Amino acid sequence: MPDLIPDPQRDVRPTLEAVAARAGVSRATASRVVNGGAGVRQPLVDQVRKAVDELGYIPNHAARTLVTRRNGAVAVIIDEPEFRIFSDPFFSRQIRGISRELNAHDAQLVLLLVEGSGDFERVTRYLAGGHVDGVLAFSLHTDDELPAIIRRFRVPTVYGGRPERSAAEAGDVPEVPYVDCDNRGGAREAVSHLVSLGRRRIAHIAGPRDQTSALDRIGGYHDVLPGAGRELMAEGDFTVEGGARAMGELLDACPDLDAVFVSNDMMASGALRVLRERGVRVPEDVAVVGFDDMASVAEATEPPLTTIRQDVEGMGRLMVRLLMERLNSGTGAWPESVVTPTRLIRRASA
Amino acid sequence: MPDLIPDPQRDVRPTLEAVAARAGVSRATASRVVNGGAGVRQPLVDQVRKAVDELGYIPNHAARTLVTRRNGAVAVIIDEPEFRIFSDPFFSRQIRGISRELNAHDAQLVLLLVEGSGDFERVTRYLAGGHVDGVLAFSLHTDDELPAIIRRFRVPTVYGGRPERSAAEAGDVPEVPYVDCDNRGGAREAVSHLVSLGRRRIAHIAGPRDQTSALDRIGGYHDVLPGAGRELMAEGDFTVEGGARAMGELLDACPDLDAVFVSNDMMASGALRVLRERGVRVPEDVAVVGFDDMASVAEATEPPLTTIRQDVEGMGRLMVRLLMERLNSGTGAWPESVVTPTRLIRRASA
DNA sequence: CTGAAAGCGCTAACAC
DNA sequence: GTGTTAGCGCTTTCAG
Repeated sequence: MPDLIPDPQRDVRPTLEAVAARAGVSRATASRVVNGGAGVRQPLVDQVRKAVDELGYIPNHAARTLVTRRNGAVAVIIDEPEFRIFSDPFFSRQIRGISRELNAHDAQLVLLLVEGSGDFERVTRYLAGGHVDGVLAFSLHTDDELPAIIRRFRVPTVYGGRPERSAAEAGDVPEVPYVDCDNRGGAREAVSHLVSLGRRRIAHIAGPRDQTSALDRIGGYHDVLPGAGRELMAEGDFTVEGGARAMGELLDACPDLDAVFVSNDMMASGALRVLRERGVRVPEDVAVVGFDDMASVAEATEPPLTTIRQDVEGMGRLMVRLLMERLNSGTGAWPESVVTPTRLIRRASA
Repeated sequence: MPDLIPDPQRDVRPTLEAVAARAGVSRATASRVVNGGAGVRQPLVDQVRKAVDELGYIPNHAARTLVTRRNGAVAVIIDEPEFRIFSDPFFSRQIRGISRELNAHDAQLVLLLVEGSGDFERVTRYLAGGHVDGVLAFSLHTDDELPAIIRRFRVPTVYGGRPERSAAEAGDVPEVPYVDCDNRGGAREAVSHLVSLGRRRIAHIAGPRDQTSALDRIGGYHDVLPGAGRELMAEGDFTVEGGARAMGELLDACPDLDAVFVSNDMMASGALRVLRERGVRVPEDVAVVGFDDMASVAEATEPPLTTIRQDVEGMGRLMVRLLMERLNSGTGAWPESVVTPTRLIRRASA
């Protein structure tokens, strides 16, 4: 006879009650042991542990959450137009770091991908439902509704990347901490390197102006080259194609440029293609420096790309640590934001 | 006075009880309405709906799970050595599709990244804990422990990519359904295209033999070219570098080759680089066809890559649909596996 | 069709 | 230290 009982395994799972009975203690004691065993005499601890093993007991998460109001889960929210998430290894790495650190804290990663405005309602409902203990949010654009939602529901949050500080946020609400790399410093490093190479006409291909990373990198460029003319600046959208287009514009506007600092590696890869197509030698005629050091991109370009490395995975881990700090500090005090250092990686392009 | 009350918002969330009271009905009726309202008279339905709105009621997931034993969550398990997940846009796209479809089903995506053997214990505990209703698993290698775990705990599962059917699985256990693209057919299409171009010495750069996709693509290559010699075959690891290395070997082993079918776009990109370095013209001297059609790679290569497109996002959605089918069929019957079609995308490389 | 009541499995006061 | 006892918020028989 085939089993008509649905999911037999599932119904057979032992409860704390069973563990307690087997160990000859009360449910309360069993619970204490399962949760660390503080304040329970050693012999009893051992008995309970044994019973747990023998029964293969696994705590029921839902029951625990119901009473503790802790979910043991963190939401990672990524709001990004398709074209970037589809093609940028950046997210994979960041998430890898987050996943690792979350595992270390025994917390689950709930992935929330936001695409259109319609999605915000769903996310709002989810956060409002208190299904997660905290939130890690990425790629905030100036016009995002997310920060407002997060503030409204007071969900403990850490941002990935410095968020645009909106007017609404300027009030009495405590600032949400973020983790970001030193975009401005990294950009300075890149441009200084180009200067030290003797380059005089150094252009910049910037990223979209609604992202603070792009803005900060522009800032670094201007820190080193305060007098750079407008004709030396073009804007891309962080994609390969965008970089190619921007490079074309730049070449048309000032044919005498001898270096380009590109705001990310993807765009740099597009820029290199255009330079090659136009017969411009890299680095002889034009030196190129990127940003990110995405190995899959920077090492694969022709020539390999000199770029600014940021520790994306480390930043992911850091985000989790900050969040956990906040969650575990009974006070609800916010930890400080963290800016991680960058580093110039020399390859052949500059 | 600063609020010492932790998370005030969270403690203020209205319960079903409150909704019922406000609507002047019992908790049971309120529950029925919240869950669809079947078998409740219209006026009462309206009253309850109104109360829900006014109070901003959101069901407590944990409480619901506790009694229904349904989590409304699905785990996505990815077991992959770092080097691939770090650099392959493939996963981002697959996950995007899954996320979309999961949203449509009001289910959450719990991401489980598995790295070493040590991680399996954690994953096992998680699955055994019944924290998710089902599992979507990827990148199964022949030696993975995951299939065994999944079988042991009878977690409803759908695989991404045809799994290697191990001996242990050959028993009475029902086969786990999978979603995969027509790797073999796609490979045939690629090679046939090369043949139709008049190429006579067509080589193949294969992927790692512990992945069925690589195996199936080799199969397709041999379907069209049953007599192809061993010297025409090299193996890479699906990375850019691996593709470059394999291309080098191939060129050394048979300098007269006039075409290469490469098992994925990343490797093809590496192969193209080596061809360029050695002064071999593409497609004049050697025509190249890839597999995957990852836009960020295939469109960025020099020359742009002719390749086989697979609908990665669609496959992700399909996986969710199959899983939901299984979850909602009271019978526990397994749906059939699905193989999706591929398509040749012509660019400049062949 | 609706309400009363019995838990789901666990933790946390509160007694002993 | 350890056990007893209330629930956490919800669904679901079972009466009416």
